[in-house]
Amino acid sequence: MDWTKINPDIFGSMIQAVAEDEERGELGMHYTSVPNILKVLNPLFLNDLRAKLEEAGDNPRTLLNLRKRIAKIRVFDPACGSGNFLVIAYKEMRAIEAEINRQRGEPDRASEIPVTNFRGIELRDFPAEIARLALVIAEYQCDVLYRGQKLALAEFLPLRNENWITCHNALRIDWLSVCPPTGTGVKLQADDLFDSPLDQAEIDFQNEGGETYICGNPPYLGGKKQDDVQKQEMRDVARERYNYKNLDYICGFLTKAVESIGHFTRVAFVSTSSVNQGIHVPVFWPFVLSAGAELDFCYEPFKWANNAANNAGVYCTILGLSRRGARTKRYIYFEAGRREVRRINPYLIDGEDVIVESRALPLSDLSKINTGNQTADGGYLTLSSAEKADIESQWPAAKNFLRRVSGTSEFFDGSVRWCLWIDDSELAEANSIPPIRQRIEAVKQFREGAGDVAKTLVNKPHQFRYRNAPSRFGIIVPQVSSESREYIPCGVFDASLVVTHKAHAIFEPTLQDFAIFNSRLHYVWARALSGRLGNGLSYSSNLSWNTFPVPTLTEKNKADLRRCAEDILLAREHHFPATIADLYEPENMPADLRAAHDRNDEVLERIYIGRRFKNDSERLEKLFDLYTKMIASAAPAKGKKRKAGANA
DNA sequence: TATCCGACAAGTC
DNA sequence: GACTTGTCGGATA
Repeated sequence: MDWTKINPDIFGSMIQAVAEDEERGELGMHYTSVPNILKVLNPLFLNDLRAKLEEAGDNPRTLLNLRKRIAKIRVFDPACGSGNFLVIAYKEMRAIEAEINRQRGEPDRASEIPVTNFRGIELRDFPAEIARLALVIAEYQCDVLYRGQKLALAEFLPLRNENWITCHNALRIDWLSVCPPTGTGVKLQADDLFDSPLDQAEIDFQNEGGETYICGNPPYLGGKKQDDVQKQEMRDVARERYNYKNLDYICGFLTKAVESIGHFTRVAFVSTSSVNQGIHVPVFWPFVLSAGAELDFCYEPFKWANNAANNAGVYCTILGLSRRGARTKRYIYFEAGRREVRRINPYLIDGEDVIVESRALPLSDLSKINTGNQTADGGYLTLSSAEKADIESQWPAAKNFLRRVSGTSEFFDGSVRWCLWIDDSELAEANSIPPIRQRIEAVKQFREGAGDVAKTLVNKPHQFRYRNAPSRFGIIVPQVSSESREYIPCGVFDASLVVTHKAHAIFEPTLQDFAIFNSRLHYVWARALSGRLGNGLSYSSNLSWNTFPVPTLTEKNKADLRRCAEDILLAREHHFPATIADLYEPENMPADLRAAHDRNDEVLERIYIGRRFKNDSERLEKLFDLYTKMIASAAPAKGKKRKAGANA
């Protein structure tokens, strides 16, 4: 195709077509909306340029220097798709340059910003070509806008030999070969951070002395969803510096950016919020910190949205990274603005770089917590109340094999479900009841046709994958809970209830476990450390409970906490038959229940610092502080080599 | 043996 | 359509 014969104005619709094509949602095919692109580019460098423009006033010398600076800025998107980030960056920079030229009385002046300074890597060849053309068109459009149609058309030249958009796998290529260092990049802290020795001949003198900004929205894919090829890429990028096996695919991109952080002025990606939650933090972030990078801005998680019909169901953040100490100001952005913070730790919290390791057993003097019982049953071992009644009406003996089950939703809304619970010794008797026998047979068939794990359970089709139960009573802990609640409530259950694996259970609990779990302190800790489900928190035994730091409790402390626990239980009881969901609705929490929680918080917080905490930030700060102290004297977390706060 | 996750999925209000 | 809670079992340690 001869691109020189094409009217530049049709490219807009072509680019749109590619964007729509990207909505099929395949790996790396998610079109980023302009507002989200600006969430990256504005804090990354555009705000700074605009501030400098403002400061320059009408001083021609200062304006000239700013124009020269802008002409040397290189923007690099390693997952550029059809070039949306690059085009927006180019257009915004042209707007600033045009204002400079206007102030200097040179409105017709040709732009000094080379489109070749907007570099990208894209896996698929068609979008890569579109990205290149989109930049050429953007150049034309800006010329029309700032210099007029006549000059723009006279100089329009879409046919270019330079290949500044690279069609390649970004995880398989040395980024510095696509976007060579400018010569002023700060030396890396360790030579082995490089993929390959630098070829001085590759240094691009057009950009000599300029800044390089990395940006984009790399693809996300959970560690368990990657195929063999992607796993291999992750392994090769990680190079044994961290365990890549459970990490999101975007960590590959973050690694490539971070290991060359000394050559990049600043990096900012749209990322899945998972990267700063749950297991990702202790596994991945020690590497980031040890590579000499730090977070210098971020966004609080927001729900992904663009104009597409089928929006991806993911919560995102923006991560801004630079060489440690390179910047003096750090900001956490949110929908309505931003706040300046001292520093941003890997949990995206204003605080020290404390990294909390997963633990198999509680760090503090707390009871052991278990994941609820997993079914792997194809649904045949669980029954509704109607199904239960139906069976029992014909076979009364069936009730010996039916137990009530609870996951999170049953706990919160009081709904009732049942399951078959059959000991091996009772199997013959259970099988004598036809509907039960049919269900057991159905489980067997399901497991035979399912994956490897389920296949190992084929010979026990009358049972769940796991069967844990308390001897007398236990505490049930919801696995997911909305962040809008002020607490994560947990409940007490007796031994006849089966807890499903959508909840956790403390099987031999104490009442102080109950008091501590239901505290604001524990909520704040769990919210900071747990993984997320959407924007609610996803409670994890090893990350949320086993890591929770509690000071040594005196006998009096324990007695006080037990009384608080009883008060909470009594207050809940008092509102029977209100459900837990009703009682913990933040707007409608009953006064006596709130008072019981307040007393509980008061007693517990006095144990920590002798008074109530002022706010959640203070709570979290104290908890991280105590955690650090306790971990220093405790046995290392099982199977973990890295220490907390592994930055040098 | 036990945990943790999902550019999610399926409800409910 | 915003929000809450459950998926479902494999990979991993």
